[in-house]
Amino acid sequence: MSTQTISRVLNNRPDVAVETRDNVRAVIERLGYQPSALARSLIRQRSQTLGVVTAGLNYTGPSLTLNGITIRAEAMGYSLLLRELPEFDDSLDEVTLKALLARQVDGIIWAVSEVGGNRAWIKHRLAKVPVPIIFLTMQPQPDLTVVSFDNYLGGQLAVQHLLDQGYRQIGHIAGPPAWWESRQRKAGWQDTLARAGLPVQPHQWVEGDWSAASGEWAMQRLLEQVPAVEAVFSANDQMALGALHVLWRRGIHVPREIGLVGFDNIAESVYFCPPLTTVQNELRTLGDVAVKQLVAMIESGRDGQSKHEPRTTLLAPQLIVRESSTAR
Amino acid sequence: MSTQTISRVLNNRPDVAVETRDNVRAVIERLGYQPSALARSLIRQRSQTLGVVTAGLNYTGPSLTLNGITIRAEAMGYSLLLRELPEFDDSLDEVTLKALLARQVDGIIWAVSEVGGNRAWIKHRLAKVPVPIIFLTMQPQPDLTVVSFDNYLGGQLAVQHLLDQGYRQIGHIAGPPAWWESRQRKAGWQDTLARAGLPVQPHQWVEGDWSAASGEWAMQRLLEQVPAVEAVFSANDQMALGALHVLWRRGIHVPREIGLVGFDNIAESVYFCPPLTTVQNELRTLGDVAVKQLVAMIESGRDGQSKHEPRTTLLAPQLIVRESSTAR
DNA sequence: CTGAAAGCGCTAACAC
DNA sequence: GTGTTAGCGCTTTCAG
Repeated sequence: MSTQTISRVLNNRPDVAVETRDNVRAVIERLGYQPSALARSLIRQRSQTLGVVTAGLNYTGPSLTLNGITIRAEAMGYSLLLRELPEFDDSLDEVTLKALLARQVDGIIWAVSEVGGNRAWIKHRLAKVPVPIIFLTMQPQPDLTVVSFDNYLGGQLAVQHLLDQGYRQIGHIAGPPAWWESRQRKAGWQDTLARAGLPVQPHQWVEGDWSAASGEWAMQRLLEQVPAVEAVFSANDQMALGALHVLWRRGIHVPREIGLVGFDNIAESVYFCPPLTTVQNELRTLGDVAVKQLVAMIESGRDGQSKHEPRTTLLAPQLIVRESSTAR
Repeated sequence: MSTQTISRVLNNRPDVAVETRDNVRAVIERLGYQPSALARSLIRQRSQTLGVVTAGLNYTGPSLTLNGITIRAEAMGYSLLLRELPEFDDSLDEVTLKALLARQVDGIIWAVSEVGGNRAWIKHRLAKVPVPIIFLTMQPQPDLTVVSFDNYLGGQLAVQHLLDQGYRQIGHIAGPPAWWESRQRKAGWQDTLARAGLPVQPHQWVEGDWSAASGEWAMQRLLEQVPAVEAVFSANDQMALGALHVLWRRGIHVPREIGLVGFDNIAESVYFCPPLTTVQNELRTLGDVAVKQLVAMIESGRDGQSKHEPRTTLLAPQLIVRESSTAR
């Protein structure tokens, strides 16, 4: 009874006598024997493991995406090696990449939002990465595989909806301009207004930092800068919550006096006072799609030498209409 | 120039000639050589990897805990192998455990809340697990290493605060009774009232499922069952939000007519209308402590044979007082 | 159908 | 200081 036979049984090879097989299985069961995935990875030169790089797990967005990733990865038989960057900058990219590659991951999901210059490393480094990488939430680039939401469309949906409801003076609470997502949402707002023949003045928008506190502050400024403001499109739900709070304190009725639309559709937004109209990005789907595509890249790289052409996937957001913008 | 010398350089052994060392380093740099952590793990019989088992990453609690875990693990030089259970039951425990052990993790953090009988496997299985395990968020047991919050104390803090504010008829919106945390919080509520000489009737509490929707429904029932209710302690902030929503719809003033205290201190709760008094569990600290303790167990197991006695850590929650329960 | 030999990439133990 | 030998636990290849 050589180790060979046992290996064959473990891998369900057909060329083992039924009797031998049952025998081996019985012993394995009795001893509680566990084959070492490590040794297997070493010789097979593949680990059945995906590297996941994320940041800001304390926020709902990244953790929902991760949620989608774990579910799909498990279903496809891949383990996950997780790294969380402490910041959204690029100071740890090289270390992180090395750590993952050293553990022989079969592919990498870079699930960190594009912020500032944190994608700069790609140009110099990517060619030397020996496994497929998929990038989430960034400006599509011809030579990269990217999965992102169409945040520009999201901004359009939000503003068009407000216009349809009869609001005209529509302000914007933006996210930090270093974030690609912020810029897209803001552009959607701006262009939709322009297309409706409503010129956009610089004082019509205020910059926040995604937090509810910043939304509060931004709403106050907006009220000062544009006393005639009729509606506000906030780049996320947290800031919308802060805005709602200001309006509530001041006794300004939403949606009658001011309409409000958020972005993200966080679980709580249904129960805001009043319930918040918002734009939904299906973040779990994002994670799901990312894993599926990455695995496809990995497997195609194995079979043929077909390098799997880089491909951009743009997921469409969805408008969720609630009380904060209707019944005008 | 043998592989040995290179190994020595990589591991910063002192017994290498300076010249050789620089030489090797230069070549490594030039070739972009990456040592294989896999092969290293195989021979060293340790992987510098922790297994993390979680569930419900789409909720804020588990992802905050994970956030604490990743930060600390990175700081201590450990990688993370992540598994998320699709449910809180125990149907996948065995598979999950095997998957982690096959990859030779040095220790495991079981970060799934105790729900129903999902800890039953421990009795039969734990003895056969060859690495240290630390359990989060469960009823402490003498022979296990557990890190939990004192949810009973949390319930007490909440209710005592309401009593101090002059509220007497205090209802409770509970979490699902299968959850250990729910039962603890409810017991804290019940005992504190009893100790104050206020008998607790069965109709004074309603069961929710942690969601804001269930909180809404529970609040409605509570208003019917106890028309004279003066305050409510909700087992989490989401349900408190749902409750707040009902009160807002009905024009019942919080805190004047009804006081409200939640649990968890989710980021949004500061901006509820009105801001919510709540009990805070420092979940990131939970993850932090878990990693520190687990690594201590791992290292102590390596040095001496001292099996590192099982130890229970109970973290204290903190009351955060806001408008929803004051100014009566 | 089963076994023997070789080797994945690394390091511990022992020469020299 | 440096090289040699052996082996971590598995799978691939090739004999039998």
